[in-house]
Amino acid sequence: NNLPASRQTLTDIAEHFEEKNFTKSDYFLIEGQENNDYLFLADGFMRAFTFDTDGNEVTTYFYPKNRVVFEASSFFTRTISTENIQAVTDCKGYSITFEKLNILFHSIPEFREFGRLMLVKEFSAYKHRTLELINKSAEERYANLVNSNKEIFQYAQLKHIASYLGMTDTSLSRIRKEFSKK
Amino acid sequence: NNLPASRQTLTDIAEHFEEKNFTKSDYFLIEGQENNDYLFLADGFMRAFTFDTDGNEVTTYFYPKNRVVFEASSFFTRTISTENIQAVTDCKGYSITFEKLNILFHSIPEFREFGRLMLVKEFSAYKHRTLELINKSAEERYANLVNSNKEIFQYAQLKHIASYLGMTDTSLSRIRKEFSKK
DNA sequence: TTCATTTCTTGCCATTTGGCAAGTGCTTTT
DNA sequence: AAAAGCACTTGCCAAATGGCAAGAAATGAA
Repeated sequence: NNLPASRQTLTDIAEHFEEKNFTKSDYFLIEGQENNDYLFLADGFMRAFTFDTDGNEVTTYFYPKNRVVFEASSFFTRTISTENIQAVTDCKGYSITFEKLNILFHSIPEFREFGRLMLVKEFSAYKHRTLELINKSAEERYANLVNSNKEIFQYAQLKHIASYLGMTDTSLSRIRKEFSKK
Repeated sequence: NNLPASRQTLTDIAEHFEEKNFTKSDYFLIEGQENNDYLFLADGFMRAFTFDTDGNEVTTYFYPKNRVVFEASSFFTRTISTENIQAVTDCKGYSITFEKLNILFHSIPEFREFGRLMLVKEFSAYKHRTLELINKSAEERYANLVNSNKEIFQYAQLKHIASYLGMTDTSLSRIRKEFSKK
């Protein structure tokens, strides 16, 4: 608990969230729709994906538990989403609507800061991933993900991990074979 | 002028900015330092770059005029930057410090919204670029950049554009040759 | 359990992209 | 103007990754 807020403030915030449950393969967000909910994922695992111009599915993000799940662009600019977010396992979370969240943002500066930090942190992680795509080999990207994010391999399908890593499932399979030898 | 703010508010905001000038190849931000200024680039062209773990320079962003220049992660979380931001041409801009900007954010909700939108928009652009790296060929990425961002080719060096596009300068050169034939 | 479906692996070969080094041309310095 | 430096191009070949299709393994349904 290193939030810069009092227990009372946290309670005030928590009151506005409502419990939401998802069963495996339910959608939290479907492309073409507006992302109206901001979800704290208490338990389970989700992934975001989109389709490229050739119709191929690309996984863009994985959400482990205790993280916030939403598509920043659609949520904050009130536009339709180009991404889908789907439950990979059964999930439990607590969600709040855009309107309510905005009221909280306006009235509780610490929470506003918290929201901004979430966004910046996610952005930063994205930058890091982009950099890896540019100058790390497929094998290095795999190694880094294994070392930094083991839980992904626990829940996600390999083909989804492959597109997240920017390689084909065939290549991922071969790379894993190499690694298992060592 | 589609800002959701009155002329008076805009004047209030503008008062807190101070003019800054950069001559070609000056640095706005150097890695290892904290990004303390938020800069509105009125004229000129800048680029952001970083070094990968093998010591290769990678251009991560281009800033045309009339855009905001800063490294979100370092600026908002008050940590040292891993990126450099350098003037590609002579530049003129208006900057404000983190402290002052925060005061404005706290006191002017519309400006706060504006700041959030800038961040979200940049994030969104980054996502798009990452997606291209994953499933577009080097040639398609080049074509898209030429069509959407001609001004980059007007100011930036080809080797910087190459690393931004996630390819070597050799490949970019070959791709450009192909294109010139058509 | 058995059958059907989906996921993952593997072999073979094609394509894309990179590495290096030499060469060309432009720009800056002296 | 000559020399030096930098940016860019190009030829040759190597390495990385992909495409496809068949098979193996795992999962889910009946």
